[in-house]
Amino acid sequence: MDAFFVSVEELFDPSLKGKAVVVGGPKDARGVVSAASYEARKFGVHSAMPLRTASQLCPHAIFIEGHPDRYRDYSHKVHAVLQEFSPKVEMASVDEAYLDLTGTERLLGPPLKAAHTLHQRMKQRTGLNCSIGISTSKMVAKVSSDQAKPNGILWVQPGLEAAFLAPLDVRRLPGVGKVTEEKLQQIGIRKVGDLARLEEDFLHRRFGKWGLALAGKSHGADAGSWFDGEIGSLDEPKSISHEHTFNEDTADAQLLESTLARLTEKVARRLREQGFYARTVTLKLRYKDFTTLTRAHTLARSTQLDHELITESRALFRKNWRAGEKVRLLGVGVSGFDETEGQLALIDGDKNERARKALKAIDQIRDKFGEKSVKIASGLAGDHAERVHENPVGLPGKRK
DNA sequence: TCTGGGGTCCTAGGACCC
DNA sequence: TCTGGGGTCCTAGGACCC
Repeated sequence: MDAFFVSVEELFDPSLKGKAVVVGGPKDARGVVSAASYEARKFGVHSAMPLRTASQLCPHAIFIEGHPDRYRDYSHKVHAVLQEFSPKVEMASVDEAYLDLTGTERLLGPPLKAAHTLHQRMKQRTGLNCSIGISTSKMVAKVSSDQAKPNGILWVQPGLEAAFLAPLDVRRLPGVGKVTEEKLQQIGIRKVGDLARLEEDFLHRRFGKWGLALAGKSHGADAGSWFDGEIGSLDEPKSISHEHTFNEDTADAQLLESTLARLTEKVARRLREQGFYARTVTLKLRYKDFTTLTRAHTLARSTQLDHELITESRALFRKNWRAGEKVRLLGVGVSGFDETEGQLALIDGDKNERARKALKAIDQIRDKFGEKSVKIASGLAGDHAERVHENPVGLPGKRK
C-alpha cells in the first residue's frame, strides 16, 4: 500500500489530501516518522527519521499521532480484497502482501491483467492506492513493487530478473541495510550488477552464510530467511515484547520499577491471549547515552502468570541497572514458548490455579472497562510496589 | 537532527553432555 | 598431565524489516 498510514488518515479527514502529513507523533516528541505523505517526502522527510528532524526539514507539515486500530482495520479490508484474487495470500506486514497467482490464469487472465483488475478493485473497495510488482520470486516482486511506487504496476518478465536488478543500488535489495551497503561499498560494490559478477565463494568467505544469500539475491532468487517458505505459510510468533521510551530520561527507581511492571503485565496478557507459556524473560535497558543492554534469564518452567514474570523482570532490573544512572528506555520480552504449562507447575498448582482465575477476571474487566480499570499493586508507583509479595496477583484486598 | 516499537534471524562464546 | 569431536542450550549483541 502506498503511504499506508497517511492514506488511511486522509480517508477520515479529506482536508489532509495533497498536504505534507507526517504520522508518528507531535513534532517535538521523542520518536520517529512512521509514515510521510508524498508531499512531505519532497522535503526529504522519510520513515524512521526523528520527528524533530522532520519538523526542521518541513516545518509546515501536519504532524499526527496516528490511529493503529484504523490501520489494522484497513489492513483486514486489504486482505479481503486480495483473497478474491488467490487462495494463497501472505500478509507480510500491515500494508504489504504476497499473492501466488499460479493457476489463476483461466479465471483472471495473465498476471499483468490480473494486476490491473486488482489495482482498480483495491481503490474501489478501500479508497486506497497500492503498487504491484509481478515476478517469479517474492524478492523480485517486492523490489519491482517498490520501483512501481507510487500507484503503479511493474512486471518483470521471466528470465529478465537479473537484468532488472543489475542497475539498482544494492540498498534496494531487502536485507541490505546501511551497514551491509557500506561494507559492500568498501570493496567497490555499489550496484546489484556488481554483486552478481562476484564469485559465490568469495562472498561466502567474506560474509558467511549471509554472503551466499546475497549472491542468490543478486540473481533474483528468494535467498535467505526473509523469503523462506511458500506464500501463505504463516508461522507462530517466537517472542512477545513491550518497551517504553521515557519522555525524559529518568533515574527514579520507583518510576522505573512501576513502568517495568506495567510492561511485564502487557506482555503476560498477550501471552495468555495467545495461549503460550514462556520460559525466557529478557530485560532491555537503554541509558541516556543510548548504550543499550539486554539481560535474559531462563526459568526452570514456563509460565504466563503476571507475578511470576514480574518477579523475574524485576530481579533482572535490580541486578543490572546501575542505580542513579539515567534511563532512556525500558523493555521486557519473553521467548522460548511452550503450548502448555511447565510440569513443575503442578507442585504449587493450587496457588497458580487461583492466580489464573484472578487474571482471567482482570483480563475481562479490562476488556470491558479499559486497560486502566484494574491495576496490579506492583504496577503502581510508591509503597504499593512492595505489596506484591503478600498479594502475588494483586487481588483487591479488603482495603482496596 | 538525535535517534519508536514490535518483531526475525544470525553469530559467537561458554557450559554441559556423551 | 594435557586435552577430541559432536551436539544442545543459554546468553548477548547486532543487522535488518515495517
